[in-house]
This record gives sequence, structure tokens and C-alpha cells, in this order.
Amino acid sequence: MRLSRYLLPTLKENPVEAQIVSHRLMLRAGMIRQTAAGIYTWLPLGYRVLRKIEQIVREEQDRAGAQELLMPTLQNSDLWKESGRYDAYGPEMLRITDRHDRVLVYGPTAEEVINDIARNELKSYKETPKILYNIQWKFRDEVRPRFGVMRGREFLMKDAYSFDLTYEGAKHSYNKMFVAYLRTFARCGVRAIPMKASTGPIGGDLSHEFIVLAETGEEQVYCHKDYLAMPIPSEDVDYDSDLEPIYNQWTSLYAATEDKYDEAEAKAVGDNLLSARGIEVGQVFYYGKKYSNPMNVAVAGEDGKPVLIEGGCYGIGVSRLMGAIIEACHDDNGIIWPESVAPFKVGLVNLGTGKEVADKACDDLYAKLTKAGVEVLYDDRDERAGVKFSTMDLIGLPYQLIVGLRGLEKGVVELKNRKTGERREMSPEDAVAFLTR
RNA sequence: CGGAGUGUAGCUCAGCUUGGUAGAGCACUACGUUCGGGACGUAGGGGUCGGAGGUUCAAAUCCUCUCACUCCGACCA
Repeated sequence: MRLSRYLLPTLKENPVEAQIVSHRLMLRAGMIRQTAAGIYTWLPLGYRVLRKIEQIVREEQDRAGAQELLMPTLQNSDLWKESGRYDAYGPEMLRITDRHDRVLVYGPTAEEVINDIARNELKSYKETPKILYNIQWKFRDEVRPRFGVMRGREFLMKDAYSFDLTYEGAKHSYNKMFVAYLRTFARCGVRAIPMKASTGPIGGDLSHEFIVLAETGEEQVYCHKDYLAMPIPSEDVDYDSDLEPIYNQWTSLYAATEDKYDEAEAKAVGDNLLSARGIEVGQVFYYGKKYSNPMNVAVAGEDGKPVLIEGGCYGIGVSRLMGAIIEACHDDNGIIWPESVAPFKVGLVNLGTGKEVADKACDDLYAKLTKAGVEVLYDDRDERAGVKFSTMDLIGLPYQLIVGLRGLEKGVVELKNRKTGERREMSPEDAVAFLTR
């Protein structure tokens, strides 16, 4: 993509409404613009990242055996009355009246819809287990939206739902999602630590929040230092095998958010206790018959008699995750994207725009890299070097390929690593080889 | 939802106390100089001062109502 043709409205100054770093940087890097409180337009650069994250989430869900479907944003309110949540949810749920005076709700989550599908379409125990998920926009009419996409009203969420015959089956589904989450967040370039979470009045102790550690996180968290180096399950993990060992490994050590903090437990960890700030990016939850009971979600068991489904739900805040990644990956100059979610892999910086030697060298590099499938943002604008460097640092592409007249005289270009700041001079051919390897 | 603020150019803000023909910096356009870390000069374009009503000869400025947004708290993917 040529920057001269790209919609990238960067800002030099900090918009006054943005209080935390990810919000500021997303506005300054031209990724989002607010349309109403907690509601954003995703500009091209931001949307590219959102799709990258979404795709990683999708791949790991699929790998774990979950199946993607797509549920509507607007839901029938009768389903919510049936589950008993229509009144329980309160004003946080946006209710809309259509021309026939029927009340629709803009889904804050989709348990009702998916359980309606399940009870209609799942007939026999032979059709279990199932894990179904969708990645869809949700709306929660937060009293006070803030922190940009970290706490918006409209947000993109992956929500998965499992349907099993027994508790043991449900636990296995839970483990699948648990493992998939470890992989998903790691692939996004952040370390998320599962921490024990409260499950509300339904009971059970089977729920974990996945917390990304970041200096600017919203809540205080405590965990054993060993979590920082604990190995992430490989992509070869067999999701049909017993996943308890992995689950046990990742839940054996102390990890708690501020409201679950227990001084005695924390003290027992001793010098290995890590106290940090964290951001919740996902939650897994076993809820048993909470919905299958009121909504009568049952399949025929082996004896032909109906068996109520054992359920669980598993969310990832996709749009929030982007904010969390920025909170964890930035410096004073801007964002530092992990390569897996970067909007482009490399920024091609032409320091001699208008000079034939430089233009030709850049056109050549751009063509070769693009042809090799590398995503390149080519800064072909007629701007000063400082402006181009600042833009690149701000938007945080992993590599900057800097082409200047000075270097071209020696037959070299410069490759800068955004994260380390390291710059290396090399021939254009070597640069292409490096970036396409 | 309680408390506190802010709405003036695309962005950051001044002007309001004490009413009198709408400003600065950045951004944008043109030209010139500059040219490897957000340059400089000159000349421009751009605002029914959030909206409605009121007071007044005269309202960005005073009064009333209203809408939006932000911050703190409670709540939360």
C-alpha cells in the first residue's frame, strides 16, 4: 500500500479525551475515531489489526474443534424472558422497539440464541459434544464507557458455547477452550495468565479470567513468577487427548486478581510473588444447566430419555485485546506491534522521494516484497525524513526499510527493527531475503 | 446512576470575569528556502462560537432550557 493513497490521519497532539496510552495511540495512529460515547469507526489501519487478531482467534478455535457460526446482533427479547435474564440484565442491555412494537435487544452476549439453536437442532446424545462460536459485535450500554476500545459500548467479541452430556464432558470442553486461549493470546504476542474468577450465584468454581500483564492495566493482580516462563502448548496439542495435565500445570500456582486476593495464600508464595497491573482479555466459564434447565435444552440419552445439557461459555474481547496488546507493547514513540498482528510487516521509507535513484530503488523493493506476499506500507509521500520516521514509529510496524540517497551511493539500504531499535545496513537483495524468509 | 467539568477552525486551546464586526499554534493550499528524526518564511482557505429560547441598540461573552462529550465513584468482555 502506498501511504500517499492510504487513509492514515495521524495526529501530532494527544486528543484530550484519551486518558490511557492505548486509546491515545490508537487515535494518534489513525486507527479509530469515536462516533458516539464508546462507539468507534475502525479506520483502515485499525481494521487491519482487528482482522488479524480475529483470524488468530478463529484459527485457534477451529484447531480446538469449535465450529464457527454467526448469530445476529439483534435478538428476540422473548428468549431473554424465557431464560429469566430479560429483567435481570438491567439497563445495560439495549432494547429496541421495532415498527410492530416488538422489543428486540442488541445482544450483549448470546447464550439465549445459541441455546435456542441447540434445543431445536440437537436431538441425540450422539450429536454431543459440540462447541459453537461466533465473532460478532456486541453492545453493552455501559454507564461509563472509557479507555477507548478497552471499555467501549460496542465491542467485537468471540463467544463460544459448549454442549455436553455430562460434567466430565463439559470439563473436557472447558479444558479445550482453556488450552486454545493460552495459544491464542500467546500468538497475539502477549502473555495472558489464567486467574481464578468468581462464578456468581450459579456456583461451581470453574471459571478463569485471562489477564494480560501491562503496566497501565486497570486492576492489580498477583501471581507466581513462574507463570511468566510457563510453556505455551504447541500447535500439535491433541485436543481429543486428556488435557488435564496442561490445565493442572496452568492452575497449580497462585494467581489472583485484586478482588480475589488472599493475603495468606499470597504470603505462601513468598519471594516468587509477582504483583502487577493486568487487563482481562478473556474468560472461560462452566455453567452447567443454567440455561438448559429454564430453556429445556435436552437431547435423548442412550436410554431414550431426555438429558439436560451441561454447558459452558467462553469469551474473548477481540477489540479489547487490541487495546491490551498496545498497553503491553509500546514506547514513548508509539506502538510496537507483535509481528503476528501488525497491520503491515514492514514500512518502506523513501527518504529521496522525487529523486529517480531513490524512487526506482523503492519501487523495486516494493514490487519484490509485495510479490513475495510481504505486507508493505510504502511511504512515498513528499515529506521530510523526520515526519516519515515519526509516522513509522507511531504506527509501530515491526520493520522499517529505510532507503536514502546516502546509502544508495554505497549500494545499501537500512533495516530498522522497531522493537529493538537496531539498524542494519545491507544490500537491497539481502533486505528482501531477510523480510521474505 | 451519584459527583465534577467541558463544548469556539480538522487537532490543542485563548477570548467570557468587565457585552461592541472571531483569534493563536499545529494541520491544510500555493510559492520559495530547507532536506536522515514531526523544518522555516511569505501569502491563503477554513468557524451560523453544541442547539433552542430570552435580556439588550448590540451576545462566543449575561439568563433559562436542552443535547453531547470528558473526568472521579459504583459497575463491567
